[in-house]
Amino acid sequence: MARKARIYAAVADLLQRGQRHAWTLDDLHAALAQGGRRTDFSSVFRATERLVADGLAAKVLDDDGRARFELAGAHHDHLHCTRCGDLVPVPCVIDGAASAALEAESGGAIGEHNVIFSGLCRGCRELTDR
Amino acid sequence: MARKARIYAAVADLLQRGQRHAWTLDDLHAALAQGGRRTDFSSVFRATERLVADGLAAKVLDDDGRARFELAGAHHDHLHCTRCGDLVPVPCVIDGAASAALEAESGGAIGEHNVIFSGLCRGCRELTDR
DNA sequence: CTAAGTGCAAATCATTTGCAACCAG
DNA sequence: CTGGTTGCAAATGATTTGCACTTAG
Repeated sequence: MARKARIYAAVADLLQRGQRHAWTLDDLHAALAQGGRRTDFSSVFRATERLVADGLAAKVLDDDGRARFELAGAHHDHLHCTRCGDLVPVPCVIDGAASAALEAESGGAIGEHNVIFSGLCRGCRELTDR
Repeated sequence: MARKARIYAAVADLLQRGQRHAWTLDDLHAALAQGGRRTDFSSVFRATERLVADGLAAKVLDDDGRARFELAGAHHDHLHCTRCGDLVPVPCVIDGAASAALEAESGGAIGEHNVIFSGLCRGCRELTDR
């Protein structure tokens, strides 16, 4: 991993800092601009593309039509907050037994899964609850 | 539900016949063309839009970037076959207890969920298994 | 120098929307 | 007639790609 790729490194750094869990290309682009690094969507796009290929990041397809990128790591699922739009991580609720049961029932072969709950994140829930 | 909307009725009919479980706009458009009904994407789009609004159809966001439409009915999740691309229904594995546990752990409020497994559907698995 | 990395502009893809022509009631 | 439907074309929104220009090594 040569240190040449400025954008690549900058994006990796953003993901690592974890100021936010899942980033859209927009989020990343904006954060880079914030940090004084003027750049282009295509560059950010290619950086995330390589990060994913290198196994450092994961791409999550949210149901609002925009992809999010997060640091690769332990598997977990997500909660899409319908109020603030954030995609927050939640522990995975699908265990091997469930997959096995589904394989048996469906006759298919099941690998990955992508689970997106929709609701309110902790912060927004507290705002609403009151 | 007036009988005026030709496309609307034609699309509803396709969904009802269940020749396929989940249809992309492309699928529907192509099937209509097959059936001799020349039409436009926008019309198919508006038909599905209304079917969903009328509660007759459900829109499912697959992770290949295209939305699928299916007959509204009992809740279930899906398996995206990575070989044939089909989105087949599988029973839901997330029960109330799981949701409740997640709410407790995350501090959020959880409503719906969208689960897409990826793997092979029965047919493709059999082709591969051998 | 030399290829990898960038920025800008243009191309895709999958919808969505504006509008004028159409058609069932 | 008349308003709900359609088809066609153009607009969107989010990527993706083509290319010439930079720049680190």
